[in-house]
Amino acid sequence: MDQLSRVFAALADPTRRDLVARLTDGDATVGDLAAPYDVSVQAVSKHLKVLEQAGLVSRNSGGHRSPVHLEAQVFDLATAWLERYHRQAEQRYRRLDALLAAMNDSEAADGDETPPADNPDLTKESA
Amino acid sequence: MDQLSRVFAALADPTRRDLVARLTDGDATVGDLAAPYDVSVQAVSKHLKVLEQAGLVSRNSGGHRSPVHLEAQVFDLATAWLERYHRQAEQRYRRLDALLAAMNDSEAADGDETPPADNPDLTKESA
DNA sequence: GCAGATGTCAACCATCTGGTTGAGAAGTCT
DNA sequence: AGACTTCTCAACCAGATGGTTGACATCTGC
Repeated sequence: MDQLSRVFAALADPTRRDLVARLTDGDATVGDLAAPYDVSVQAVSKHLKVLEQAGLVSRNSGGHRSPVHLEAQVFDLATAWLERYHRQAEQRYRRLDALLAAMNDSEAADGDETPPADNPDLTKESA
Repeated sequence: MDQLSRVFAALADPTRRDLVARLTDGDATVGDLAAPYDVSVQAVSKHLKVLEQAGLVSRNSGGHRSPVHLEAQVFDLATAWLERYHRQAEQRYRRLDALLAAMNDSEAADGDETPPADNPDLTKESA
């Protein structure tokens, strides 16, 4: 699996999102992290492994009682993807608005004479 | 499952991310969307259902051959979450840097006299 | 050095997921 | 109307996921 998929998958679980949220307050041990939830420590350990494989979290040595650390840069991977396509979608809306405005203008000017050229497929204009 | 989880889960699959990416070019029918992949149309239909339940996509009537439409606003849900904790993590780093700088300063000024107060736990300062 | 605390690994289980095929509902075209 | 196309639903299957318990390794503190 690619990292972007792992990041999104890791954040798709409420418990894991909560772990991440709490880690923005500072590093913490597995025990500290596990305390608030009513699942076993092993389950939390598994969640942390998922976060680790997504690169969202790291442990200094993997050793006993070593604090879990948030790697906040990895957020950028997900944010970048979202931003890119959000922007792309918005640009398309703007182009569509412009096209519609232009059609209205020419319609108002021409009265009813020329049917608007060749009726481009609005759902798929690729300009 | 809450919507945020559904959104992240929906975006955790490469095929579904590709569908979303292609939908930023404009609405499309299920058939058009399914064409490029070498899986069955049914599989793509399932993917679209996942995207729909996450609110990322909509169909005008659910009816036959009706185009699939991207709901780009829903991106904001995910972006907002990422932004929030990214910012929170960064603020913590800044506070930590400031604290370390202050400790360095006072150390340089005092020489070696006063041991820096009561050694606050750097991994969890809650100021 | 030993007892206890902390954390991971392994096996097991139920459920979810992403794919398949087959059937059928609902449009579209002539 | 009748044939064809498009799409979804249902059943099924293999593999992933999130949880459990039990065993074990490895630190910590007296």
